[in-house]
Amino acid sequence: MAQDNSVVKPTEAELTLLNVLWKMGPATVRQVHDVVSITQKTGYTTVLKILQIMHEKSLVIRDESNRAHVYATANSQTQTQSSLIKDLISKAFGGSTSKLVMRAIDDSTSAQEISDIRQLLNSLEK
Amino acid sequence: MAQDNSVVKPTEAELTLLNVLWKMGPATVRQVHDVVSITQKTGYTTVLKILQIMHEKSLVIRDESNRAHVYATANSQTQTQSSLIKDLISKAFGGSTSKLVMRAIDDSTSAQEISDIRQLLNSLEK
DNA sequence: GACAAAATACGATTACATTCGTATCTTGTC
DNA sequence: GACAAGATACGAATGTAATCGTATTTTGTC
Repeated sequence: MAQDNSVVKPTEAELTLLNVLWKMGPATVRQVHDVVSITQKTGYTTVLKILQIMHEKSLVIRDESNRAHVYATANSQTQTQSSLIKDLISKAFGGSTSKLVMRAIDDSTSAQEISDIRQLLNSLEK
Repeated sequence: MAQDNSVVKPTEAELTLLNVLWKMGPATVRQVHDVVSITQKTGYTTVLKILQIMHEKSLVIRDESNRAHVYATANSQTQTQSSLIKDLISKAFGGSTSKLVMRAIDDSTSAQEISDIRQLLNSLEK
């Protein structure tokens, strides 16, 4: 049966907000905006609108029991990351995971990162 | 000095055409369209227009010496793949290459792919 | 219960991606 | 040199993403 492939691919702005929600956990529009504002000049109503759209798309769920609605991610960060990477592998790497890994690692990749990747490979069953 | 970071990120439709050009080498609009038509119902003038836009963006170069212009990719597939993956690593993986590799490999990854990745790691200097 | 603060809802605008119809141009052939 | 085939150029329509101003709603406080 495999995993549910119906995970919608978030847009760039949506991904920015999802990252905040994954990090903070459930949060109000104001809380999300406060965090986003640190690095971007995005207006409050823009964040609100995007969260509303994400709600329509079921990218987030929201708790409306309080005046300030509380938003939470609908899918895990892991699911979403998998979905995004599978998309990229199919569209830019001809479906080859090894080619993607090959490109992902370069001179700027730290020794620590490479060590982590080696450990990951060692831990695989196959 | 590192590599030129000004490589423009192609859109989805653009990437489709780039894939054709990387595979075929320099080609006319008709040749590109013939290939694209096999898998998609895209019109000839649509392919033409996208190639023209890509030319404006310097994603492709073109030879206008013949009536049918000949288009070729401006950047290598390797450069573009690197650019796309760096973008994804920064936007969806908090800048961690190892996390991306972790997500890229899953149950559906073939033994051959994993073997290829192991070899790649072994060949690294660090 | 009126007011102010702070929230959501709504709608319009802007930007960009994608598509394709139609106009125009180029060139080989007769 | 006229014509037809086949090419490019152009512009409009459509769809989606992103942004934000303004209207409306909610609620605590006096």
